[in-house]
Amino acid sequence: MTVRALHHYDEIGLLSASERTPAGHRRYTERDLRRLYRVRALRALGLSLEEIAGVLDGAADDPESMRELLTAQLRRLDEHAELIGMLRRRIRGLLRQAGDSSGPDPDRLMTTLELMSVFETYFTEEQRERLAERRNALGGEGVEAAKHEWAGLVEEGLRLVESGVPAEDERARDLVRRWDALAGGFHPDGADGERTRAAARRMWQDNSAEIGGSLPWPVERMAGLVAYLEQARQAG
Amino acid sequence: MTVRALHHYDEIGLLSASERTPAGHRRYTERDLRRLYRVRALRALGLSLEEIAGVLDGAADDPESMRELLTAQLRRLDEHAELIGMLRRRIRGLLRQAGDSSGPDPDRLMTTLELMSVFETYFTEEQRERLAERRNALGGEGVEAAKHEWAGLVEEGLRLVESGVPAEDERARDLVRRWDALAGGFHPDGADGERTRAAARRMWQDNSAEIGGSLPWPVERMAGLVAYLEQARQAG
DNA sequence: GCTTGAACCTCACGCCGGGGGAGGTCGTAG
DNA sequence: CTACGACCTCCCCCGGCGTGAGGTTCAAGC
Repeated sequence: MTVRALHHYDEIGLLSASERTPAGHRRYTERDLRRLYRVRALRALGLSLEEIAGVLDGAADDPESMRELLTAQLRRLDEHAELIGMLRRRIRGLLRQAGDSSGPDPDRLMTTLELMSVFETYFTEEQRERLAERRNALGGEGVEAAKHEWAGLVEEGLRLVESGVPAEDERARDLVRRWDALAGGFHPDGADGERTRAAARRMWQDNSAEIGGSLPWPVERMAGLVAYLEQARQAG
Repeated sequence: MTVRALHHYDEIGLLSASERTPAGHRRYTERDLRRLYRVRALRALGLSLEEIAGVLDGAADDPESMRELLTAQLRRLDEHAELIGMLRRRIRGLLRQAGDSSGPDPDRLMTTLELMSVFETYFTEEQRERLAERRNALGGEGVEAAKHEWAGLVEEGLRLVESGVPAEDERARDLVRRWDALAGGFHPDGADGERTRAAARRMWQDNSAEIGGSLPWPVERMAGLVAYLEQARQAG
């Protein structure tokens, strides 16, 4: 213990020496010392000084409130552990990606970070949970396959746009149907799914440059494609 | 994000709007926004604003420092998780004890807390580790058996003291030998063990009232017994 | 008795990551 | 023209102490 901590406990009224020497030095009695031991032990378990004061003052002979406090603390620790586990998984994922690439894009880690933030800005927590569920259901290879398929759709769409096929054409509308079906693998069905898809579109529109930068196609071509798909969707 | 947080980032120089309207309102450009996304993502991973500033300013195109920072953070999270695990085990142990007792001593939880603190005051960390090892080696029943045996020794000692047998008597010295042999099951051998035993004695002498309060025998009788044992130890 | 160094006292500011409010200005919709 | 919201600056607040500044007091050694 440092002296300063004892002074602090004194200031907030948690533990004050019940005697003073004539010169004003704090004299801690044996009772004070026992209280100090309790304070220290409870602090070491992660409780706040306020909670400690509460349980030591309010219910000296009530072990029930003590049990409640400890179970509450256990719950908090569980939540904390879960949060830490999540952060560890995320960081490990980022490090794996950083280790993998080593390719032509040294800025990819940063871009991923930006996307993480954007993602959390545009989707609510429950939407993110559903997306994660879907992703888990598809499995690692499923997600990879979907990415591959999507790349094919993008290529196809870019060819349609650049060869001047109008958005009302059946080929464009068919592409939109396949596009949305593919997206359906990630977005849930029904009204919730519609909201998720709307969020995805908002995210794309507000951040197309951002997202486009992380894609293997030039941003402006992608932007054109998205506008084209939107037209085709209206038409069909 | 709250406005106040943006102001804070501005104050500490982490992120400031690169433009202002004539009226003085902050205008965040797209570059600012990208920086903000990075800041938010890194903060969400648990990094401090200072670390974030360091990695964003110092090494914009150096993914190596980024990897280092993330691995360091991973280590910190691991340590944190370990600490949390320890606290959870301790609290669960306390709750188990509190659930068990329900007996005549409602203050036992508090006493245990005091002893935790005393224990950590009087033993160094390595000593505590060795004690825990020994305890594990003995196993749950071993510890219970030792407690039982110790209770027998205490009873025996109290009888010796109160029937006036001198400390130099062979029966007292024999008791001391068995006492120390029993303690040897918890304390390591050799010089380290001697230090641990010395720490245990110091702890006892400074806190006999404290420890005695948690024992099923009156404190003053125990204190007398300990003095008696010390005499016998000197004698034999 | 005197000195000296350690330990104590009070008072007050600092840290981190912002929260919240007071008191005032700006922007825009009806 | 008038609301009403959004923004501005300035300043104090939280927890759990750390770290001084500047001044007593205590215990040991001469």
